[in-house]
Amino acid sequence: MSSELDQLRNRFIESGGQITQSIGVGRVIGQVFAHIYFSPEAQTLDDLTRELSISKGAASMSVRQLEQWGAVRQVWVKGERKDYYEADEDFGRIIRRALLDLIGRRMETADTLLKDAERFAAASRKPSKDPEREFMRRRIEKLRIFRDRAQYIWDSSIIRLLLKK
Amino acid sequence: MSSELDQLRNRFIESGGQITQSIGVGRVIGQVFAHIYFSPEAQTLDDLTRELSISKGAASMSVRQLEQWGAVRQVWVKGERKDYYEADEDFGRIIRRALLDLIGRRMETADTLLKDAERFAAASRKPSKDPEREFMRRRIEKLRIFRDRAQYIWDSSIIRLLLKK
DNA sequence: CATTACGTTCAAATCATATTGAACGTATCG
DNA sequence: CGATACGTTCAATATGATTTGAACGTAATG
Repeated sequence: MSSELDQLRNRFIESGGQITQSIGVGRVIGQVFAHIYFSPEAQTLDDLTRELSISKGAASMSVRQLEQWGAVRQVWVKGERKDYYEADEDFGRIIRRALLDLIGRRMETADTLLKDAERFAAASRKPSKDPEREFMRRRIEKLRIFRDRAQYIWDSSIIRLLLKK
Repeated sequence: MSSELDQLRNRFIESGGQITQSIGVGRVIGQVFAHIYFSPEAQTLDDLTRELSISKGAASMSVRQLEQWGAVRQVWVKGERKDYYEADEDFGRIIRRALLDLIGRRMETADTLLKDAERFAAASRKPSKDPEREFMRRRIEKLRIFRDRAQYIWDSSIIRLLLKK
């Protein structure tokens, strides 16, 4: 067996685990994707538990999450009962979906808060007499400006560039 | 006391904590920044431990991290022994520095691995006879393409747009 | 229809990480 | 010069997230 090749694959698996770990979606997800991505044959949950030494539950859950992001897809293997998975190659689409999922919700929450804050700021109309209120109003304003720019960048570049092709 | 105002501030603090928590740099950092950002007066470590109910250690460490990112700066208050901190308003610069710090290192690591992989792939020159090697070579190639695009986006838009003014 | 082979779920155990706080070094004060 | 007021560090602990695995439902098999 080309042990050199296996070694490389293992480094990718380890690395994938570190990456997903560090962005807060758990190590196993990255390992599972790397394993499937670098496997010429579609993989079963059993393969995953064996090759990565993870539990059945972990395999099932991580594969489902990856499926949600379109990172892996289920494929038919005739005459087989098990589910087989293979990796999507289009990283752009994968990352985009994952980011949308991970960041989207957060942005929404932040927006709600900011809306409330602005309602509050508006109530204490333009140059308020209370200096603390006035200070707060200014800070909220700055926040809004930043938020809008972030939104603009998000909309214009990341998605479009990562998506195309 | 304008309890309505305090309430709003607290929501921002909570929200800030959630955000930094979710990007994996700890809840306290976000709370501390939000607190300082929404305080008209410069704040001491003592203020932080009191207002946020965190330990002296946590206050010290989070402030130092925030300083590193340029999110807060120390200011002189004459006749005072304590260190006073106030927030920078330029979110663009803050985020940029934080991202550079957080993502930069990771990209480096990934690069090392990819370089190794390509060295390996190059060894098994162009269309290899071993189908497994050939498969591996193709996958590494795809990875490289994605990585370069990510680099391009990173260099061209995010930093520039978030940074300016 | 009983048995086996799966995939899924979720409470419990495990593990990683953030947080605490006592101990320490240094600067200021009286 | 003590004594006090700080900020910092880091081992111990608490917290919270991940992972396990037994129990379960369902579909295929003989």
